[in-house]
Amino acid sequence: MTDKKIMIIEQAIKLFAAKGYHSTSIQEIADACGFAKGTLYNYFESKDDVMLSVLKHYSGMIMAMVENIAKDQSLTPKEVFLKQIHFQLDECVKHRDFIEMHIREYAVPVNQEINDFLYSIRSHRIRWLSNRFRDVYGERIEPFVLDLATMMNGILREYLEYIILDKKQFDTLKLSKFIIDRMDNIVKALMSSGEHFLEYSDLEDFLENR
Amino acid sequence: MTDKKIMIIEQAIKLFAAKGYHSTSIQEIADACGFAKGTLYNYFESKDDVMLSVLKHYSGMIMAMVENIAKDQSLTPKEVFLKQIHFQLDECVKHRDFIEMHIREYAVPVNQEINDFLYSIRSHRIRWLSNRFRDVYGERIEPFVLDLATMMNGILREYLEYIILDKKQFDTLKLSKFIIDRMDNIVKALMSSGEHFLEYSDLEDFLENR
Amino acid sequence: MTDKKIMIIEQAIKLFAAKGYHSTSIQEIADACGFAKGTLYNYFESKDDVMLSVLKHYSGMIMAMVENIAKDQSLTPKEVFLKQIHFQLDECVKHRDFIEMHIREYAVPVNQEINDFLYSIRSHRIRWLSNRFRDVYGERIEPFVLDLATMMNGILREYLEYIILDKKQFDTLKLSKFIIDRMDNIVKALMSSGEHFLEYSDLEDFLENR
Amino acid sequence: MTDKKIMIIEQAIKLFAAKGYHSTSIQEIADACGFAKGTLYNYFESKDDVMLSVLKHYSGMIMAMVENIAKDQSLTPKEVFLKQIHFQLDECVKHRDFIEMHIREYAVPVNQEINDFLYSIRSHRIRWLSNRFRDVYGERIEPFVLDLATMMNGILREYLEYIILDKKQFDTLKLSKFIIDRMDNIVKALMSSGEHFLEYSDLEDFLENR
DNA sequence: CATGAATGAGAATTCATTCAT
DNA sequence: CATGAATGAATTCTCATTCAT
Repeated sequence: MTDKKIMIIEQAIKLFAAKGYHSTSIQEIADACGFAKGTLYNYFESKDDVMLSVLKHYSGMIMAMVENIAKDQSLTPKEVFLKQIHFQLDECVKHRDFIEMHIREYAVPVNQEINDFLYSIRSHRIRWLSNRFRDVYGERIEPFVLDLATMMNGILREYLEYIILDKKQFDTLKLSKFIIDRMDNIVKALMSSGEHFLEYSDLEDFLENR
Repeated sequence: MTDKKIMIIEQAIKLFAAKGYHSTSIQEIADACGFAKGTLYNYFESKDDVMLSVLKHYSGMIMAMVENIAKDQSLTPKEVFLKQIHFQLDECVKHRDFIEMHIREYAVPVNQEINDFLYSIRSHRIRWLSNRFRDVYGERIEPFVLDLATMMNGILREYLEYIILDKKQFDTLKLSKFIIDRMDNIVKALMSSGEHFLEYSDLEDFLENR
Repeated sequence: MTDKKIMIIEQAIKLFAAKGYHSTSIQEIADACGFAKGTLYNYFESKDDVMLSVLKHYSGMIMAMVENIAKDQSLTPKEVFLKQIHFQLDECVKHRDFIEMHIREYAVPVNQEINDFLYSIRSHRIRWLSNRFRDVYGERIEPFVLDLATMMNGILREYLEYIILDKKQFDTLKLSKFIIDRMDNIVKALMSSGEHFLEYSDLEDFLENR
Repeated sequence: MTDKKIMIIEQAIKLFAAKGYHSTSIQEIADACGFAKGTLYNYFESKDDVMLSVLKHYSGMIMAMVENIAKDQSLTPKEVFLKQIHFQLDECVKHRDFIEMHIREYAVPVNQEINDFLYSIRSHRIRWLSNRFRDVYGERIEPFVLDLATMMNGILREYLEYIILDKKQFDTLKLSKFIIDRMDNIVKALMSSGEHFLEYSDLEDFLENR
């Protein structure tokens, strides 16, 4: 990927985050990059393509970073989990623009390809969280894994909105711990009651996806 | 409010839900209603005004219905809470379009008035959930109320997305119970540890907002 | 002419004067009159028709008033002339709206009928001024009459613009005297030199007109 | 200023002159230029901007030309004045469209910036004529200068209307001489009587205006 | 590769006019 | 006569995309 392509993606994200996709014009992106509108079309096929590339670039970047931590040695699975969540929150703060854009444009239908990609991110995230729970709690957690991943995802998003939309400055390590502890409360209770809500069959198509 | 106004709001919501605000034209709304473009302007000042009216209409409707349940007699606070959450989920399913639109356009900047209104809905919701926790658990819950409301809101949203975006058909009563029980797990744990994350000062400006 | 018709004309003139013909909507005229838009169409065929009626109403009114003074007795022709000009200036101030509209919309093409009418007013005015010069100075003035009427008309319009557009408050009697004296200066000089510029043939078509 | 911009101004002026500002659409201007509507917006921000540019272009052009004559040598002030008036009348005939538009749209409210500019043209013109009288007649003329400029402006406008609106073909040199002689008649009379109508205080705000 | 002028398909909005009640 | 909802043509303006230089 050329420098120019990256530059476009980075400027586009800022503008999409600040004003929303539809209210940002190609001209503005080009201006922000400091070159002509036509140039942009040498690197991207269309405005939609810019959006898609933005999504792929950032989610790819964040996913890759998260994977790397997992490879860390000597830590217990729970310590790894904590570190990953903490790291993710920090990354979200660091790439506030991307997350803000993500919140703003979440599921705003642009075109099918973008929709599919957003869908796959959501799905990937639930699968990733499920795997973390498996790592930490082992096989016994299996029946509860979908509910746990779902709840944790919702909780994380909700706190993130304070950070991103309301510009709150939180201690992300403390927050990560707090959330993981709450999940632990739930895990304990679920294991003793055996209760769960989501069935694999419910999310079959959702999780299989890409 | 005239029949026509309501018709416009109902057609608009469907289209906003399906295609997003910016991708829906006034012409399409008018076509869906079966009358001319100009007619729409006899009832609404602008496209933004349609959007704002949609938001006010539905959120007003849902809020009003929820309040009515509270007035129910002879139920324990926890039963009331359950009934309200159950009812809300059902309403969300019934007004799937509105919620879908809400998810899609959440925080997409349209104009200041609309943004302010969306903000006030979010704020109202956290305050409402906080009050429910107070009703159910009494004064001792106070220090944990903001975290509880925040987490529960996130969890509800996440399950709702399955229902709305992925068209899952869930047993909403069972889901309500499941979620309230999970919150109960957390409440117990928090009370014994005394731990909490959010401080009132963190959300001061957010909650004060009308 | 019914009361309603006159009311419409009077309200229309105010709005045309303040905002111009094109920037005034039928709705605004109806609002100013205090009745519904449709009602207006029971009295006038179209917006253009309102404009035309406004022109006819006021110019008819002013012309009629001026003629009446002429019938006054015992005054020398020059005294009559002075009185008429003075009266006209006062009327213009009194019907400031009409004159302002006239200045604003002067020759703005709306439709052929209106254009023709504006043309006939202009023509009528030059003929009327010519006749006044004939009254005052007798036959010898004939060769200079068109130039005198033209110049005097221009001078009057120019001072009127200060009064109307710039809201100057002038002593209209003093101004009338001043202008008539200036014309007198010119008459004296023209008579002694015999010089003139306009020929009847120049304005033939213009003056014949209605 | 690019060729295209000038082309647009020239076509716009023709249409504004023929049909008036409000009755001329952007589409028509673009058609007259032979290119697409959108192209026009690459050169002008809005329709109002076209109008303002038309005014600035022509009045700037005419003012500049007039100033150049003043710089001529060896002529008496009165000869210079005559030449300037003659030249102006000729220019007006040459740019008949501009003058016609000017007459038509004179004081029709479009937007504040345009109104201010029209006002400043009017003011500039009275000041310019005042200065010519000062040049020709010297200090003694001072008390009469505002009345002279006002009257002469009115007279010029009135004859110009014959030329422009009624398409009369006049000998502009002869007309200029005739008018200047008439002003001379008035000057003589005013100087001997000492009479005048306008005071500086009357037009203070009008003349100060840029 | 870079440019930016040209395009033209929409978009929102206005408003004179009609007409059923 | 009075009403005002309905109409839809017309208008201004935007902007993604193309393409000749």
